[in-house]
Formats: sequence, C-alpha cells, structure tokens
Amino acid sequence: MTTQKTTARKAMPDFDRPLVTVDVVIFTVVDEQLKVLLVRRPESATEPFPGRWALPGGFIDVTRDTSLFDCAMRKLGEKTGFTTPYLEQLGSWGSATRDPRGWCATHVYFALVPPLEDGEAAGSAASEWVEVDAALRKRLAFDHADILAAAVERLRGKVEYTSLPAFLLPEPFTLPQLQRTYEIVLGRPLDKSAFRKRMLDAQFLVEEGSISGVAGRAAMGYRIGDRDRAAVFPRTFRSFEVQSLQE
Amino acid sequence: MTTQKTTARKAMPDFDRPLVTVDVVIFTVVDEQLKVLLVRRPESATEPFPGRWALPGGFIDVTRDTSLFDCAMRKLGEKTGFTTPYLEQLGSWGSATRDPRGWCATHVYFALVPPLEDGEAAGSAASEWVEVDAALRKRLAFDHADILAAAVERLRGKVEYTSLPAFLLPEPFTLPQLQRTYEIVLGRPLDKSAFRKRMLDAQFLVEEGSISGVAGRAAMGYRIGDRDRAAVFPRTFRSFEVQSLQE
DNA sequence: TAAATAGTGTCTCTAAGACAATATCAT
DNA sequence: ATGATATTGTCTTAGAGACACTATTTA
Repeated sequence: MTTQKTTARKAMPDFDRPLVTVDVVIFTVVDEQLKVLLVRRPESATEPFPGRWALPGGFIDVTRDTSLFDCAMRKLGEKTGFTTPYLEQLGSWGSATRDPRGWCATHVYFALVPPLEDGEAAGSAASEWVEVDAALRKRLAFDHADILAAAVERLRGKVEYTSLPAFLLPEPFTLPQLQRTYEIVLGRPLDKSAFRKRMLDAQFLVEEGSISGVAGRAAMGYRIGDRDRAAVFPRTFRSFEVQSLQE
Repeated sequence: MTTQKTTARKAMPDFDRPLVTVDVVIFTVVDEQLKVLLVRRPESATEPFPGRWALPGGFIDVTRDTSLFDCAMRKLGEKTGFTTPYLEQLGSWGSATRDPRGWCATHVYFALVPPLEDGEAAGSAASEWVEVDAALRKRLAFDHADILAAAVERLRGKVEYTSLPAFLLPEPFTLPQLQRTYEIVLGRPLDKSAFRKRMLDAQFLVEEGSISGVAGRAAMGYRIGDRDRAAVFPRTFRSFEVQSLQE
C-alpha cells in the first residue's frame, strides 16, 4: 500500500517509504524544578516498548496535518491545551534501527510552556511531568533518551544568551521571578544587578503594573513584547569565565 | 532477540506514509565569493520542476542508508568527493504542498567544504557552484529557496561566534586567509588585531609550519585541531555595536 | 520599627575595536 | 634597501560580575 499507487503521471519514487513521526519535548518550571512531559507507551504487546516512558508524539496524519509545525502544535495542544507556547524545531532523528517497526524518521520540536493550572489536564494517567535529570536517567522508549539529552543541551545552551526562560512563566511576571527561572534552568546563581541590566537593555519586556508578593516590596510586572521570537543577548552569561574554564 | 520480528504482530500504523527525502546545502568559498552547489532537475515531464535548479538531494534509500546523517554524507560524497567535511543538520521541512507528488518531508543538512581542485567533479553538466545571493534570486524547485535562505541565515549567524569558516579552507591555511574568508561570508571587513586575538585565544588551531605567499612576509600555517566540532567564541563580532544598532 | 524583598550604584575586569608600530619575506 | 605582507602592542570602551547600598512593602 505504501509505495506506488501511480495512477498518476508524475513519476512516483519506487523506494519503500520510511515511517514518519513528530515528537515534542515540552518543558516547564514548576516547584522550583525544570520538568519535561513524558507519556506512557500503551501496554499492548503489539506496540513497541510497551509501558515505557516516552516523549509525546506520533505519526503524521497526512489527512489532518498540513505541515510538520502544525502537527507538532496539534500534539502540544492535545497534551497541554496551550495555543501560544514557544515552539521551535530541535532536529530530526532517523535510522533503520530506532524503531522496531522499520526505518523511521522523527521530527522533533521543543516547547516551553508555563506551569499548568491545577485544573488542567496536567497528568492524565498516561502522562506526567518529570524533573529533567530524573527523566534522563529513565530508560525511555526508542532513542528518546538521546533526543531528550539534545533538547536539554539546546535549552541550557540557548538560555545563556536568549530570553527563552521568559516563556516558562505565566504573565505577568517580575524580574526576580524571571531570574529565579534562569537559575533553575542553568543550575547556578546569577548576579542580580547584571541580570537586570541585561534583561532591561534587551528591550523585550513590556511593563504591566506592579505586583505585590507575599512579603516585601512590590515588584514591576512584565509581559513578553513579542511572543513570536526570543531576544538574543550580545554575550553569554559569565562569558570570560567560561573562556578560562576551557583551558 | 527481544523485539519479536513477527511479520504480523507489531501494530503497523495504517496511516499513509509521507515521502521522505534528504537535501544538502553545500557551501564553499571560491573566487572571493560564497557559493552554494545547485543541481538541475531532470528535464523529463514526469518529474516535478523539470529543468529547474535545486539543492542536491533525493529520496532515502532504506536499503542503503542506515541513518539520515549517513544519507546526507552519501549525497555529499557523490557530489563533491569529500569525506570529512563539516556537516550539520539544518532542520526539516514538511507539508502537504511542498512536493506535487504528495505529502513530503525533507531533512536538510548543511555542509562546508574547501574549494574543489580543478580536476574534481566540480561541475558535471548537471551541477554548478552559484554565488549565494544569485542563487537566492533564482526560482528554485520545491521550497528550496526558503531552505537556502535559512541555511545562509544560519551560516552567517553562526559565523559571528564560531570557527565555521575554517572548514571552508584547504589546510593548511594562514590567519590572513581565514580572516578573508570570514569577511567574505559576513560581507564586511574585520579588524586584524582583534581577529587574531580571538582566533588564537579560542585554541582550535594547531600550527603547521610557515607558508610563503606570492609576496611579503611568510605566515604561519594552521590546521583545525578537531574537525568534529567548531569552536565557539564567548562573544559575537562587534557585539556592542549590534546592540546600539537595534535601538 | 523590623524583616523581607526590589531595585540601584560603584568599582574592577575581560575582551573587542581602532590604529600605530614593528617584523620578516621576495626581489 | 624597498615594497608587501604578517604580527604585535597600546589605548579606549562596552558591558559583565562582585557586592554594597538604597527603596518600598507588609506585619
């Protein structure tokens, strides 16, 4: 069924077609931890990796998905309900051996979302937010451990010079909250003064009125100016120290 | 063997499978210009976009290619003969409409190679090195104009803070040659002193003996220390000027 | 008023850019 | 020696980090 249904005149390639899937690595920060959404593979013995944890994803439906991005957005919406997350392509993984059902290529996206409100479908029995280092230690289905590692590396790398962590917070948020989010993702403390200068100089935040916390002075609330792209800073954090560490 | 190879028992998805291709954007610098390799689509009317220029690539051969990367490397080798180029994944493009033959996803890689020696198959009649801005103005097949634009953007972007241009030169090369290559890719002059400090501080070059040019003082020749990865600089070129330009 | 948190100022340091000065090669 | 090119040094400046200081809110 898969290959030539060449009724038509265009030359259809008579190669066997690989399986094609889309997977989404969905990050959030909740309880002071960076977490990733994992789903449980069906228990059925007819499925590969029954019962294992995996990244959310699945086959492209050529009748519903008009593009890879649409497909990723659809899967993200099904799992989290978010409609305007940060969603970028991470890369693709394809080989003869990564799926026992045959030659398979997956297109992987990575998404940043604010923590879900308690009401929302955070964990249907089949899905769960898992702290990333714990997730990396699990024996995930397929090559999803490699994919997750690549996603975490990309996230931590880009956080050094972009405004990505802002997409992990519900709006409006304060600069101290944003700094805390950076620190959670990077796993190290940042200097308050340098952090604020950097964020405000980058001009990607819009003021949204003061917010009172549980104690202490009220803080300015901010919203992301342009949710379609992250701001890029001219340098990484601690750039010169990184330099010396390499030696 | 764990995964029962049962012809029948694994649930095979009954989705129609998209077409799957791999394309490679191959850059080089020759005649003081950044060029990209284009190939001509076959003239046959049974093929999509007959006679149009396109990026080199084609369908995955699930019987020969063990992975996407292998497939890209194979296509690169067929076109240029290089075996140790710089090759990284650019991304994937997939939609219902990008190929008239049906839902198609392509995995795109981008490669940097030194200019070919005259003897080598630089231009079989069906392929040609084209200056990138001229290539961007051509009406390429499929969505290859979008893909090429993304590749050029990625290249120019990464050149600001990585050692990528070193992979465009035959080894050994000199620092003035490397600087010229950066300037060609970026399209603007760089300061000599700052450039040398940056390259040498990054520790990715190994000395390879002095090289005499046609005139003037001989220059130190260098080779790339680790061809498997590019060096990353802690800042972009002209970082603060870029900053002020944004305002 | 005290505790807690938000926000600012000052000083030092790294590395980039501008550009001048020096070194070495072919003829 | 001279012209050409390679290589180094000096000065200035932007922005990062360390850290002390001030400001504002709640209890």
